[in-house]
Amino acid sequence: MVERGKAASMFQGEFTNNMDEKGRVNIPAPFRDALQKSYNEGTLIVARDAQSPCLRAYPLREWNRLLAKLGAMPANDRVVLAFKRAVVSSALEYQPDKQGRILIPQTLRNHAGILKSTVFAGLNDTFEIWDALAWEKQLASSLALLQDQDLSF
Amino acid sequence: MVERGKAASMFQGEFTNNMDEKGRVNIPAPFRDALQKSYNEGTLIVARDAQSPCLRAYPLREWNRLLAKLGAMPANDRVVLAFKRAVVSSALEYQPDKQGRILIPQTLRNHAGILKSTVFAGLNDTFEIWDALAWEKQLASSLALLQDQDLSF
DNA sequence: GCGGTTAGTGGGTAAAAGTGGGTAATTTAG
DNA sequence: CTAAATTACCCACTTTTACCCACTAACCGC
Repeated sequence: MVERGKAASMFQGEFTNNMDEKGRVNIPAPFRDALQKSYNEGTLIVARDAQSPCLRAYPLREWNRLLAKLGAMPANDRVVLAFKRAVVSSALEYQPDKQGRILIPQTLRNHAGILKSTVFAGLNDTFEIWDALAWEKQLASSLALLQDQDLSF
Repeated sequence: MVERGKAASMFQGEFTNNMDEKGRVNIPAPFRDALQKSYNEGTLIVARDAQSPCLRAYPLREWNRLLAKLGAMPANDRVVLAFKRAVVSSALEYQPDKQGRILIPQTLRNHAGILKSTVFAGLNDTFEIWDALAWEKQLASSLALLQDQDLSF
């Protein structure tokens, strides 16, 4: 079993790719496969994450579920409005090119502080896109948080 | 390599294998057998352990149970998110083949501090993967902890 | 111990993933 | 409406990984 490990049915695994000078990054092949296999789509929504300095990528189906939930909430609630402004307004729809890359605009890059080395982290039904350095830091603090936890799973 | 036992029904025993320069390590044969016999699968998920500097390997069935539990919890809970970022994002799926090896990427190697000599420790329904030196230390402290304990089993 | 058999290790080579860059098409600005 | 800028698309190159083979070491029955 000399394989690197394909990401399973959904988004799993951590991959680092470089953004080139044009602002393009390669979506890791396992994630592209997962999109096809589990969702039968090629479409990807990328938007600001609401609570962390990273981007979040959704298969169309997951994105629509999120929108549906939002729609069911009072439209002028302060939090809902803030979420729409921060997240929904930033959402872009991608169809990765033949090389599997997407072009991330400057505004989104800024939010995640992405310079060049970019981490893709699978969280099962979505995946996150981080600047490599920022990812390392948050990973360390995630592990620290878990350390004191009485995990029931 | 340490002693080779008979294939136990589940994951049991401690085995030491060497990682080669390409980053490949052999999964001990008894564990591969156990996967087949007890789970009727060939699929193995390897991920960071949440609380110790080691990796944890799950049969697909066990991994899915974990994901199911996770899915039932509030997705934005801090601990749940941290767990997803630390563990789920690191999960890789491996399909056994003739040689029985897996390629462990650098990020996972780092988390477990694996250099070359690698210990596989069976914990019944999962098994752990340690750097040999780290394993010895944790073993000593596990035994020390048990020393003062009033064991009810 | 002795040979047969299975587990573990090392390495070469197709193939696939990732990267860089040029040109055509599209959009934006003047 | 035209020119500049941006984006999409395509091709070629580099690096990494998967797969295969062969070799060595350990185990098992005799």
